[in-house]
Amino acid sequence: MAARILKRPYFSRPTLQVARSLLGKYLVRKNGRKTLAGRIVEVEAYIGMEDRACHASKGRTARTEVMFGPAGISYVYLIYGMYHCFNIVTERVGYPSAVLVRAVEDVDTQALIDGPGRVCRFLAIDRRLNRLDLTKGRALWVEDRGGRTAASAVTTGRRIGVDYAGIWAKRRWRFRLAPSQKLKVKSNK
DNA sequence: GATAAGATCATCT
DNA sequence: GATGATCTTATCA
Repeated sequence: MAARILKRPYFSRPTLQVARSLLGKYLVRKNGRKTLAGRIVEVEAYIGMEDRACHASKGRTARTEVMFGPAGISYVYLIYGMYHCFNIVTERVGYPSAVLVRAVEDVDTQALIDGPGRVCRFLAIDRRLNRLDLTKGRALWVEDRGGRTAASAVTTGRRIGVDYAGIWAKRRWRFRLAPSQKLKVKSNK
């Protein structure tokens, strides 16, 4: 089945729909001669100015501006002085929202890359890739390789590291693919 | 197994 | 000057 690069209409849908359907899609990074790919297995949604866990709830600033723009653009920022987090902007212009990629599975080694900081390290993502248009298929994009993801394979939960956000921290806006398939993390010693 | 602390800096007050 | 959408290592039980 031919790989298809996801375009703007895909990312322009409601954030929770985009987040859920991104599971099982492939994040592809072309860095010079090297091409790396990871199957997305965990994401979180950050939705609107009301959501106190969402950076945009602090207002429209130079940093959060990209989340107010069109869908399908990357939002990359540095956290805790040493790690990058990679997000994909969703929904319509003027409505700040994004999906954070928390974990992927390395296509080559089948290793689980667990955690947003690790995902960015694995795919060589840093702030130079902020505000990149992911629908152009240049350095970074998302592919649909035709695999089906059963709804029953998806589990939800609270978002991580946002306990300060009050009731918003309780929303089950974290989605992951249950390791039902042959996703054995540490099989041999 | 669980919990705690340190690393380190762009961004905002 | 304070604070994270984190990760690693150390320490304790």
